[in-house]
Amino acid sequence: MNKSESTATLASSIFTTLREEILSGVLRPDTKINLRGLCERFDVAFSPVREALNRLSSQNLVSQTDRRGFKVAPISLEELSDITRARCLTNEIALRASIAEGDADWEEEVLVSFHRLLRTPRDDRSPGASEWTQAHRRFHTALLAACGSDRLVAYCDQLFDAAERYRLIGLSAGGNWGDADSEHRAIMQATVDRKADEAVALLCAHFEKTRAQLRTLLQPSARGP
Amino acid sequence: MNKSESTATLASSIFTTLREEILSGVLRPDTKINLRGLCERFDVAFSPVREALNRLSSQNLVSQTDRRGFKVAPISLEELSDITRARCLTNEIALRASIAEGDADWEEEVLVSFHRLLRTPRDDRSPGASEWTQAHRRFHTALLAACGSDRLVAYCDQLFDAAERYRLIGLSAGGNWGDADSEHRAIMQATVDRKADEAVALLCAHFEKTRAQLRTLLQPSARGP
DNA sequence: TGACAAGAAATTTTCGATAATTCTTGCGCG
DNA sequence: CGCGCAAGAATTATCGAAAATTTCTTGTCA
Repeated sequence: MNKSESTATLASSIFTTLREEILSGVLRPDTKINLRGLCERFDVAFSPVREALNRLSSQNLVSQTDRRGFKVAPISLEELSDITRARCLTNEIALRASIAEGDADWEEEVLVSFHRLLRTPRDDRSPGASEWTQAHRRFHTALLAACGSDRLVAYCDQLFDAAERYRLIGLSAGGNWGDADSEHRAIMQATVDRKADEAVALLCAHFEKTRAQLRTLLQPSARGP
Repeated sequence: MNKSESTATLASSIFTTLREEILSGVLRPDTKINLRGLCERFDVAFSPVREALNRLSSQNLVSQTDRRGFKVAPISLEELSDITRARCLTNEIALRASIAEGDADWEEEVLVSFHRLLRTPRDDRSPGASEWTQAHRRFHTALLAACGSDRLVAYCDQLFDAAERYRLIGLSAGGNWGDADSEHRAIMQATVDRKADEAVALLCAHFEKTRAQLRTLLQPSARGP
């Protein structure tokens, strides 16, 4: 909420706002986006809105078709399965590489980010940008940080976002998310113990959980009015 | 060259043009991009150019800083190493998954795309969009197509582009690229024979080659005037 | 009834100009 | 001689309207 206001450009702050609203489901999936509507809402001209939407489409949060405008990216069980699969595959290999090559600094950051995550209260009122989500992201990033490719870590981060969107949608539909803490602890422990197979199995199970939770909710192919 | 002109939007066709120029090195890395210059060159206003640049920045081909404009993404040995590493890791896991789960259709496409690649002449005059690059991309995509996540395949495709940029730059600097054909054949053969370890090793070696070629060229940290 | 075309309305894309910000240059001062 | 600073130049971000295109509506004809 800091740089959205001060030196940032209008397009940037609109981007941030819209991003949170899409992630948290305030903007319903598969909904057409009305340029004029957004312009009036933010009280700006087309340019900055357009720019923000362009950036969002690069993160697959909105889809764009030439001369036919933008729409909020749809959700589906198929896509969630695809995302989950991609997460399992990429996180597996990145985690293995990290465990194999990570040094003391890496291990320390894993520990630190885990404890931060424990201490962060789970405030899901402003979902998209909650403290907890931030801490959650940091933990998952820390696990992979020593894999040897910043690009790969960045990609896993993108997948985290994609999954987070589903998680938040499930949450607002009344899903319960048990105690992620103990799962995170187990993952953390196996990782610093350098038990690669175990850590990978736990991590993938952690990802699968989101998918399982949303399975029933998304079954009828998710049609909103 | 087809849809760049007809139904596409101005922004889209400028995007395509600029993309090719960046990939092929016509637009020098780490160069500041002058909005007005581009506007005059394409004879359009700011909006479409800005939009094109926004889309390019989502592919990491240009970098953007608020109120400070755009510049062509720099190149460096470090980044190439990062990309190569990411490619090896992601392609390894995706190829293993494909080999484990691919069906007859997948196998067929691997074969077909390989033969197309053989038959395509290596015309590097219009580098960014050459037939050969297209065929090359298709082959590498086919290898991974059965991994179970379209998203992951799409990401590998992005990495392909990132690496292609370096390849083309190396090419224009007088690099020679031996016979990739025989490498591709070996990869193809090992893949359809379902020899995962061998296929992965060959594929990673294939990626490493680009990096090795450019090592010397990029050593002095690539400063252009 | 249903397909289809013409025109109207709404929307997206692009334009040209303005406001806001950053970069540059040159001057004075320590 | 170098450093900070202010005025001017250059550049980016945003605006509001015009042009181009798609979508919706309605009326006609088989």
